[in-house]
Amino acid sequence: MSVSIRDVARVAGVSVATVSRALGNGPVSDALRAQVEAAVKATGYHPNLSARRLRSQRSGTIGLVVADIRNPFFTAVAHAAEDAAYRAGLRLILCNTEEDPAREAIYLGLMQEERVSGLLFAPTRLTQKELPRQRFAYPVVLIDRTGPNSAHDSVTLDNHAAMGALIDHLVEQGYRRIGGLFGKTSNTGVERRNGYLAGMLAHGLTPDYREVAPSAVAAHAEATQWLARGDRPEALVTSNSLLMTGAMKAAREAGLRIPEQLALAGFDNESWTELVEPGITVIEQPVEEIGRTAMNLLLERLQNPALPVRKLVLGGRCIVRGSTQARASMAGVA
Amino acid sequence: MSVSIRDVARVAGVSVATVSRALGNGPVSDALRAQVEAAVKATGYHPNLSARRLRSQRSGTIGLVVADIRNPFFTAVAHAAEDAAYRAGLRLILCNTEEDPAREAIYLGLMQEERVSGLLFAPTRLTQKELPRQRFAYPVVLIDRTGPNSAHDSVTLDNHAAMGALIDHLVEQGYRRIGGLFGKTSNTGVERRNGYLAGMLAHGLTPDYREVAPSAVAAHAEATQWLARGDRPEALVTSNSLLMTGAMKAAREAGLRIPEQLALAGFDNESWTELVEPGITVIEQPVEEIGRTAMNLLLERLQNPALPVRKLVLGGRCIVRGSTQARASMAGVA
DNA sequence: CTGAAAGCGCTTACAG
DNA sequence: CTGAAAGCGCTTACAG
Repeated sequence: MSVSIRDVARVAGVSVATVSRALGNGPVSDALRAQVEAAVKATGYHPNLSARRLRSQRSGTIGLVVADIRNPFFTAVAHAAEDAAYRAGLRLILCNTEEDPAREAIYLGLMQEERVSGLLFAPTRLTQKELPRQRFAYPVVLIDRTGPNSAHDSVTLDNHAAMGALIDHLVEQGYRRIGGLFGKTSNTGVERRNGYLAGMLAHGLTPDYREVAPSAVAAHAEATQWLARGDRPEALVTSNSLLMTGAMKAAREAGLRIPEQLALAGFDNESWTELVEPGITVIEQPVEEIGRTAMNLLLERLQNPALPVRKLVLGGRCIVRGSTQARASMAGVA
Repeated sequence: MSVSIRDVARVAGVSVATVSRALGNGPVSDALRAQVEAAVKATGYHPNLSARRLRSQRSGTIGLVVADIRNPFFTAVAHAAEDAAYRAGLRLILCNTEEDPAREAIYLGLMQEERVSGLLFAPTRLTQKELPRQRFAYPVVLIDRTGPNSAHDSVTLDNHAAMGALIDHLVEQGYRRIGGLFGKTSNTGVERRNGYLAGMLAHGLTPDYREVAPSAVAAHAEATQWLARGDRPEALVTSNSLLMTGAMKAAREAGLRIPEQLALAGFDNESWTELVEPGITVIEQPVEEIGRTAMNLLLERLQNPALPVRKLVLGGRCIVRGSTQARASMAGVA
């Protein structure tokens, strides 16, 4: 069927062991190495990775299990992580859990079956709570989502502070009735909600929030209903860009002028948040750095398993745009 | 180290062969099957996929090699393909070529080393031209990008017709000076450009187009320069959503009112194209169907290698929004 | 530096 | 239905 290392050895007139060494930078004389390389070219040989992995007991593979690759945050993180893996000579296996704990369990098992060297994981809230009771055959670095009692390395945003900054900004702009729309399947959503609650409390304001599935569709449905009420908020913060898409669509359909009738602020500096009018005020996450750093933490852990648990918390950057500046511009005019 | 099938056999008091059969739906008595299942649970056994693949000579894996996972089109296609693979009990390996032929060659080799059962591939123009001269150890289904002399199954959009529809629409709205911004690394960009040229010719109009790398950054740079010229177009079509993002940003920065001073139309019905004001007129691609259908073509090909080459061409749907309706609304008012 | 041989963890004819 | 044995394609001590 497929050409194997034996075929190469025969063509090169050397032993299988020598071919293996020549391919793996082992100690081989220049003469034999040249013969092997010629034979590889002549036969079109490609090593069988399954055999190599089985024999060497090294998969050279990292798993990346995220909630939803269609969320641009995860797309960007995955891209950065793959780049880092590629540079380190490792392969990356990407899996989508769709925020479903059952699928998470399946994929975690699959990672074990693939004998991955390590795992980057953005768990749902349910699974994350179970993490301390789970045993993993490989080191795990949590991305975007962790918890206080987690014993795993992690790279997350300072969600509490970031949401606090958004609330402070809105209050400074004169908004008081600030509503929140949060994803309910991740601890990130919870942390951002807590930051919202703390911020509202600090300013002596009454919280008013909803928790939904982290999708544009769910946010759209919830916001449509909410914005139709007499007591609708004058400003709305969301915990990710998918929710913002849904909320903004609902606002448009309700005929609400932004920011005069409804201010909007959220997370992730997607291109479109700058293109809509007014632009959306967002917390920009260092997405590339999150992916790259997570991979680095994992590689270091693989090098040295005795390392203490490291939880890296990165700061977001608040980008103020027109969607939160109704009052300020009015104040400026007055 | 890790628990193997031998450990399970020992615990269950049966042979290794029986464990293997019990796990693989082979003929095993109910009694022994129960013993095996108990032993699997007791030991926490997970089969080693490398060993299984090596021995069975079946990888149970499909490769998906795309240009850029950050392009929402590919994100959506990948999502649909993974879903279809998952349903068929297959794994999906996802790779990003970054539109780089060198990386494509590397990943094609990697697919061979992984002994994938088949490949879904969106090649660059360069690589696509070489396809007829290449030998593959696995069946290949081209996604989004193919060519007239391709001997591979494919699922693509009717790019020529879709772009034609866009031009017809613009002309109907009264636009004459219609510029085009096309990605130059893919045959899809070429086909859309050809559709543009044919459309302009059919209406007796003079084409004016630029070809750029398929990224928002490249489009932004090109459009910024273009739109500053005295002979800038009154309407601009782009060949994908990344280019649209860059073009629209440039238009905004140039202070051009859309659609009065510049009409815009392009591809891919991303959420944000509806949220900007005015909304962007786009060709919606059946992204889910493209991914799902490509996987189905591949599965059928695996079942029956003798099947004739099948090139599936899907139609796009033109969604008209405000970005192309300056003249019409004026006409309507007049 | 080089080769013969063992063995990674499975599956699958082959007997019974 | 069940087990003993061969072997998938590699890598890696072990000798020399």
